[in-house]
Amino acid sequence: MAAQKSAQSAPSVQSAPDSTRRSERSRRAIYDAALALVAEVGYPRTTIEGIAARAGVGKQTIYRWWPSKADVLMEAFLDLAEQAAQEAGQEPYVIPDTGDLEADLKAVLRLTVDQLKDPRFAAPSRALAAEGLVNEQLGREYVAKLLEPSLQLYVDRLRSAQEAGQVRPDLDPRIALELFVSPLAQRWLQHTGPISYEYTDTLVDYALHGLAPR
Amino acid sequence: MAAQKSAQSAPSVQSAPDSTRRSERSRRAIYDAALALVAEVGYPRTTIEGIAARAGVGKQTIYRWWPSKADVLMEAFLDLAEQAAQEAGQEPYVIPDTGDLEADLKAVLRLTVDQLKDPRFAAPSRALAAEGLVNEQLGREYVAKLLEPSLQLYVDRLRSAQEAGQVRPDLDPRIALELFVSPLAQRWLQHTGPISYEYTDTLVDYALHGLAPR
Amino acid sequence: MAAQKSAQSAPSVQSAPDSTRRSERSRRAIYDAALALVAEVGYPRTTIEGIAARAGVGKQTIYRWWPSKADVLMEAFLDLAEQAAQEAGQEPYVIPDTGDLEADLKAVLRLTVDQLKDPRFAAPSRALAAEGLVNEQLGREYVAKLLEPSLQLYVDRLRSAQEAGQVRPDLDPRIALELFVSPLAQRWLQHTGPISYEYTDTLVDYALHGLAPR
Amino acid sequence: MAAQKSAQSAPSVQSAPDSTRRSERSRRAIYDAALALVAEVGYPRTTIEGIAARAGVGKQTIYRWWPSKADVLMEAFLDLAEQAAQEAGQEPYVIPDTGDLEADLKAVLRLTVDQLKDPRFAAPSRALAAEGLVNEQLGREYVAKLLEPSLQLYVDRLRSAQEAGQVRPDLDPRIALELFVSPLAQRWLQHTGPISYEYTDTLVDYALHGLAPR
DNA sequence: ACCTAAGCGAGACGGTACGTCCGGTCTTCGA
DNA sequence: TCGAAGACCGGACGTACCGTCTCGCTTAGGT
Repeated sequence: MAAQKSAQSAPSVQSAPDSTRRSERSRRAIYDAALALVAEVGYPRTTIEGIAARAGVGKQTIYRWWPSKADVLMEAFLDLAEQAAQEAGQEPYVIPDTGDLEADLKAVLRLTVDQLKDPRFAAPSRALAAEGLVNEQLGREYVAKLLEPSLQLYVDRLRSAQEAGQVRPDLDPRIALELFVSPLAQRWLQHTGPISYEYTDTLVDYALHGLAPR
Repeated sequence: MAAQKSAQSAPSVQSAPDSTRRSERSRRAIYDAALALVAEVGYPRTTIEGIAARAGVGKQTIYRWWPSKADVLMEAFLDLAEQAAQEAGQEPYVIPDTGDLEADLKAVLRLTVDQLKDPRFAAPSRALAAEGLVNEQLGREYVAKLLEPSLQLYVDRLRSAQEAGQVRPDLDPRIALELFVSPLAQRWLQHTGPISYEYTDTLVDYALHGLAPR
Repeated sequence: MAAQKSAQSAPSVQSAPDSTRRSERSRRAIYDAALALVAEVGYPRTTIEGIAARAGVGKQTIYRWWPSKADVLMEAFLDLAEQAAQEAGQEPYVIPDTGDLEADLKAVLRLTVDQLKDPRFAAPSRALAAEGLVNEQLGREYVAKLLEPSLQLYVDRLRSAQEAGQVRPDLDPRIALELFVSPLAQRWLQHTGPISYEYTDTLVDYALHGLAPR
Repeated sequence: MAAQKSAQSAPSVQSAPDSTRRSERSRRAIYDAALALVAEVGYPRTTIEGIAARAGVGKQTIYRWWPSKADVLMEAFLDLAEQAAQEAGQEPYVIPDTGDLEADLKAVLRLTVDQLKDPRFAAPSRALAAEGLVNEQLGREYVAKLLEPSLQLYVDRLRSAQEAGQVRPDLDPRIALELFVSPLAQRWLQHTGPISYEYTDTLVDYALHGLAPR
């Protein structure tokens, strides 16, 4: 008779925040501040306090929704990627399938080169990768949310080529794609060498036709 | 034979400490403490204060000789590698040249797999790589001191194979080696896939003979 | 007789809440929670959030009706005192007037001693006194609502004694009462000494007959 | 043989700071800042961060040496009192003994009135008293270090008067002094009435000769 | 008997201060 | 004169509350 709570479906482990009441305004401001700071002062000198101050937000608002600086940046970056995709209108991030595997791979890798050189993406992406090396949990998230979806596109394209008889029938596409993707990734991440269209073209050439003489 | 620092006549800039009076005891203790801590609690939670305390050393003794946590770990790791090499006696970590390029590459990559799985090396090495992504200066040092020497061995072996007509005459060895080295590196660093002898064997196979059908 | 607020025609400043629709239930719960918390964890660790949570009440419900933690406690305490008075039925807390001033004062001070030792009253009362020292506005309210009414009773009794020729004709009763009331108050508030019937009896003795030999 | 710590005389519960290496400079700056802030913004709005900032000191330097804000202020105030005593050259804080008890008490109480009205002393002293009401441990310290020494002077003076036959032979001086000291204290602390020479003179008069007619 | 406007529980929000940890510098003392 | 010890200033950490602000949801009165 008195106020009776029908707590039926309310497991609510421990004061989980109510995401329906979350401030969209604050979230956007935090994303923007996080990305801006990482770009300006680098990841290690980006602090939660700094993000909060720049976003005009209380620190608790960050701690309420994210467990760590790395997770903030991860979501911010995912959001950025999503936005960029939407801005680009149609979906540009698919590997073309003109029937000519070599040309298609070279084309998409040239696009990737452009993207890796875009400073908007470079700083946060490298920061996340770095943190992911050392923070296993974040690393797996990075791989699952950012890396694997892209790699899957290569798998698909290679399978299509396989059906068309353009690559070995026994090929493992998940390994095969690493022959041209991993070198580019390593050069970019570890500064082990310059990145250019010529370089990626060469990678595709070597990978498809092999290092041995024909 | 190895880089030998003639520290005698290197006063360096500003109030250089007199390295002739440096305590060998302290240096060893600091190396050991740094490696142990990185292995135990991970790189981010390894602190200079912690290293100093564990090594039974004043903080200043660390700051006097190294500019940063990363540099301590870098030297500690280089020292570890050197020690390991000496312990192993000969086996000077070169790539065998039996005349069969494919067999030689598979063999050396299998050794690399073993090394990457050695927990003594894994933690500090990954930590240094991570820090190197974000700290450009350290990154270059990491590449120059740890990565490039190894890669150069592949360059040499590939050139030898080139002279023997086992690889394309126009091949750029510095790029070619990345086809099998970078995939392994990426899987290890970013946990993007499992590492095994079978995997590296496959990499060498694909790289040498190409993805396209013969 | 007591201060009766004719709240009807008092729109007061800025968005005054409509006190006719106030929840009696919440008020009681807040009083209880406030007194309980002060008794359990002490005044400084009693928080508005804590009171609200314990009372099962929104924070805003507290802020709507009280300007500060101290005011909540003040009202809660006044309510407690009022309730206690009503429970006690009559015994309207006046000083007896048997004609024997010394006996009457000793009797009423013994009652006061009992009251000061009642733990229900001690914690909140001391807390309010403390806050009053530092918060001038609250201090005046504390004095006006809690202290002065009691002191006035002594003034009245002393005047009656004056008319009966039992105290000096030129006596200022407002000062005179302090000779036995203030020492007791100070011992209680500042723990400067033990409190007992013997002590208050002595105070009355000294105050009435003086320290000097007769 | 190896580094063997002769921990003989090193009980050292838990990383107790080494007070011989304490910075006198910092201590002074902290005292000054604490007193200034209490005077300017009041005790509740005086924060440890504020003190540290104003003193140009790291927060840790405060936490290293004092357990709480109240303790900082306590020491600062004791230091101030000590300094004031030294500045005054000879020791002024003794109750004169001219043989005329009444005159001596009136004189020293007038001095006390002056002191209570000195704003340098008033703010911190009242703040400490308030905190002491609620924080039992601090309260005892306040009483022991600030109050009791002064009260002891009255005890001594009263005993001297007792030997001279100017007060009752059976008098308990510790209680007797409260007849004129406590009223003054209460008026000052709780704003229960004005403070003046006339008032303290009256108190002494009443206390010595009693409220009853002679 | 409905309608509407308030009080209500809840709790997210921008803030401030907390007390702790560590970075990098500086000072003291013993070997 | 180096090294251990550790105090120092500074600044970020993650937490606790402040007082304000929205959200539905009761819950009166007024019509």
